[in-house]
Amino acid sequence: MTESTPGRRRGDDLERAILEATLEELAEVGYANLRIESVAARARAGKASLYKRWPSRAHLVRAAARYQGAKGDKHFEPSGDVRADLARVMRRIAAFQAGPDGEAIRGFVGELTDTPEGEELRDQIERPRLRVVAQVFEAGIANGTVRPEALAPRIVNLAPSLMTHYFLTRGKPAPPEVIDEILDLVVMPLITERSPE
Amino acid sequence: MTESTPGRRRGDDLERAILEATLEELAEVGYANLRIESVAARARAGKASLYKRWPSRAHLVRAAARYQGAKGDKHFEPSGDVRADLARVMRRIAAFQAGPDGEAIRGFVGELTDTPEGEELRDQIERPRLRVVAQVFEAGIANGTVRPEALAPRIVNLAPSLMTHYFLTRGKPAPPEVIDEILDLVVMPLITERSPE
DNA sequence: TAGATAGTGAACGCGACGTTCACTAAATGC
DNA sequence: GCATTTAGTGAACGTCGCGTTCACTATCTA
Repeated sequence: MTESTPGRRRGDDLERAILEATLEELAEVGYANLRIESVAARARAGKASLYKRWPSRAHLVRAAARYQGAKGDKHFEPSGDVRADLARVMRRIAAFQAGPDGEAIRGFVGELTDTPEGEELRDQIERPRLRVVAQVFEAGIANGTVRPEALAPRIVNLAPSLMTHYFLTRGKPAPPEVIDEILDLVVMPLITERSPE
Repeated sequence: MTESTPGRRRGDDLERAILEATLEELAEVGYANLRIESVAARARAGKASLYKRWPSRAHLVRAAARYQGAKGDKHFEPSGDVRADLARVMRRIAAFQAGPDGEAIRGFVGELTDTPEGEELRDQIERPRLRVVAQVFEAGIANGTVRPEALAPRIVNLAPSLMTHYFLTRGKPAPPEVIDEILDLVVMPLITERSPE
């Protein structure tokens, strides 16, 4: 739902309307079935206005994802209970994947070769996640429940990577049982201080 | 390179030629840019012959991947050195991803929603990998270097999943350094018998 | 050797792409 | 407040690949 009969919009106003329309369309029909003309129609804009701004569907969708990302930059407060915190983070990732951004990401994989463009996009999505997971780990290190070595990027990345892998290969985000299993069988054993047996 | 002027092929002969052409085309232009007409041209076949056999590009490509898979069903003999064996398996996965099958897989992700079709395809790719990794683990369990709990599917799946994740998100298979890091920081610590410190 | 079967290649309508253009609404300057 | 510039609209256009159809022909079978 955008505004109602605002005459003729221009500039940022119009741009926002188009990006919103893109997100809605993405959520409804998915990346593969996204038609530029549908986005234009939904935004009540001319196709030319879209092409003036973005050269291709991929660019448009990436802009929309970025736009969306800028909105939901919520803070995360680690509780110190590492397992519970990670579960929260992972559920948040699942929710993100269930929305239009998830569709966008899946779409990109198809066209993503080894370009700087792709790297930029990946960083943009990964970096905030890594920061959050690292925070959680740090809280755990502080209270002695997590090994300091867990801060290695590959390990910090592990839970998010597995979430993404599930999402990309199954077409839907990991359900709670899977999240639990990932935590109990993989992540927690790796990061917790080895209890002297 | 297919055969030379075999008059007019039919049946399995023709089918093989088309699948070969699909694989070549896939390797050259990738899934996203695969044109049915190019495949037909390369196979010196009519489009109708393709559509008679496979209803869509996705089906054609899946058939080609299966065809290819049927060729390279090599046996794997675990040496007992778990780390070395896993490294070999992972390098093999990387090589697989670098070829036309990799392109095919990436392509499917875009259209893969939560359907039985998708599940079938995933199984087809995952199952052999899991068998191999499980064999490696079993050899390790037998000689006491691997914990029996490592046979949990989620853990057996771990290395292949991370390979796939890298491939899908970077557009190219994981290089050797990444494989080493995955092994040393993630997989090996998780599966090896905890040494009493 | 005749009939049945299977492949060819050209043509078709379709839908979406990405572009262009005459027209018009909003912003700007005087 | 009127004239000019800037930006968006919407319809039309050529192009491309899709998936289908059809008249023709090569191969197989009996």
